[in-house]
Amino acid sequence: MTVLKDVSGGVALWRQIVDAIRLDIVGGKLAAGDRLPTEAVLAERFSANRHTVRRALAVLAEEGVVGAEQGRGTFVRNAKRLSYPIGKRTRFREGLKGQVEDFSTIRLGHRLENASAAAAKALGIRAGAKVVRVEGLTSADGVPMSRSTTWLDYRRFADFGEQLEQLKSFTKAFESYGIADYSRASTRISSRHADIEETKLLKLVPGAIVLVSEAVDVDAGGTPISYALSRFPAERMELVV
Amino acid sequence: MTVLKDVSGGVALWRQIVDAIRLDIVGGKLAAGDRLPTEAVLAERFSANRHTVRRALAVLAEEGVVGAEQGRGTFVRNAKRLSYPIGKRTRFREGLKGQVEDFSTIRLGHRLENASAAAAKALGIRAGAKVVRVEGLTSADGVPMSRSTTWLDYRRFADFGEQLEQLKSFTKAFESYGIADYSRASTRISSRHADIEETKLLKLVPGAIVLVSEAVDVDAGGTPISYALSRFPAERMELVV
DNA sequence: TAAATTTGTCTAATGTACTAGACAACTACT
DNA sequence: AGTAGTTGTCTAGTACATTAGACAAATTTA
Repeated sequence: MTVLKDVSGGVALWRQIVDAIRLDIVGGKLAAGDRLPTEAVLAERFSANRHTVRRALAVLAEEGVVGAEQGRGTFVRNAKRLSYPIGKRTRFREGLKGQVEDFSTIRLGHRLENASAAAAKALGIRAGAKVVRVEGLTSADGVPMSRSTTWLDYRRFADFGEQLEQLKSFTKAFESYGIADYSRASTRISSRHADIEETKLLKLVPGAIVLVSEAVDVDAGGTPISYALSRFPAERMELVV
Repeated sequence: MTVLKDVSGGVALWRQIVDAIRLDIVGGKLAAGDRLPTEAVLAERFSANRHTVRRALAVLAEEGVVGAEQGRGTFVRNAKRLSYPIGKRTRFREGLKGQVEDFSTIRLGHRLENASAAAAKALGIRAGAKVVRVEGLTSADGVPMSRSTTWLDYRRFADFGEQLEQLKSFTKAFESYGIADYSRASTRISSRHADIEETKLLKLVPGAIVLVSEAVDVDAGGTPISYALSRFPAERMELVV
């Protein structure tokens, strides 16, 4: 007679073990170079079979977080999580300066569309009004760190997409519209599982968690200029207020 | 429109559909009273079988988020997500004022322990030094909203646990130590799957996501007084900066 | 009333998740 | 060299996840 485990909540045990071990690593309980507990001990700790633990370790090995060595044990390879500071003057690049060497943003295109209720409210325009929508993907040291979608009022920023592709920077694109400075009016932070597109672009294992930030930036006069929805891999980033 | 369908990432398809639909509801795409798309349409959208969609809807019905009516359709019952503002003067109760009717905090006890590296760093003491650890669970209108653990320097707040049980409020307990005012020095926000204890206390389905906030509060002189680790159910709360 | 639409229930088949036990391959220590 | 400890691989069985099709039951529309 098999003893039934706690009802599955739709998240496989091996995936929960992946999350738990990674949390110990990025949280500092285990440092780079440390040896993890043996598979047998981990199986005991998580009330799981050794094979299930092995599956979790295989995923972490795939990600480069740990590495197994036959006869010796399994060791922590790579540790830390980036910190992204959020405040009045929030700039993605500057915020991560000092934490990463290389930085690159891929523009995934832009198009016109009608404002959703949320976008309209954030930008202070009526729902359905024309807005410019810009898609982007930012990587640090070759690792994808942020998938972002930004909406801007078409009446003021008709060619923003083109400007951005040329100038390669939001700050500079805003300057081309005469906005010398801008600041963060509000940031809403929530969290959910990554969808399939995010999983692919952010190079996540399916089922990974993303931190979602909804940010409204305003110009010097306090007028909303952009509404941005950014998704960060929770395993690679934390937000600091 | 969210598209899912990832193979075998350890998160069951029905659970991803639960998350996606709930996101549409708490995100405002669907308001209370609205009829959801039919099961057939949802199955099409998520590239899933109707049975799989039905399982997801059953979970949401269990949570009270939606309700199905035979022959008519499935309707949104309960909508919103609470917003918890984070700033210089962050107070849990005040932050949620106006959003909830009733408010209750259960103290889950307190004890002495030796400071972890993270706690020590936050409080500006040496690792291993004695700290007071306080556990709590806060509910709004009967729904658990926050599971928190707070650490304080033992040398300054030896009897904090007792004070808190008597005074029922962090603000008042701090006052009893002569701290008339305090403010938020920093908040780190991350996200992960809920562990077993959190799942139970916060009344979550296993596999749910929690937003994790690590906060350091300081007194008027800028000296750290508390380090708090709070876990919020991502499906019920968002953080606003 | 009849037809169309929508949710509710049943049976069945296939692949994934998890458990269980056994043994091989490799490393470190005595 | 021998032994204990650890990871790697194999087989096999049970429960869960997902798909598929069919029909019943309730509601709305024509």
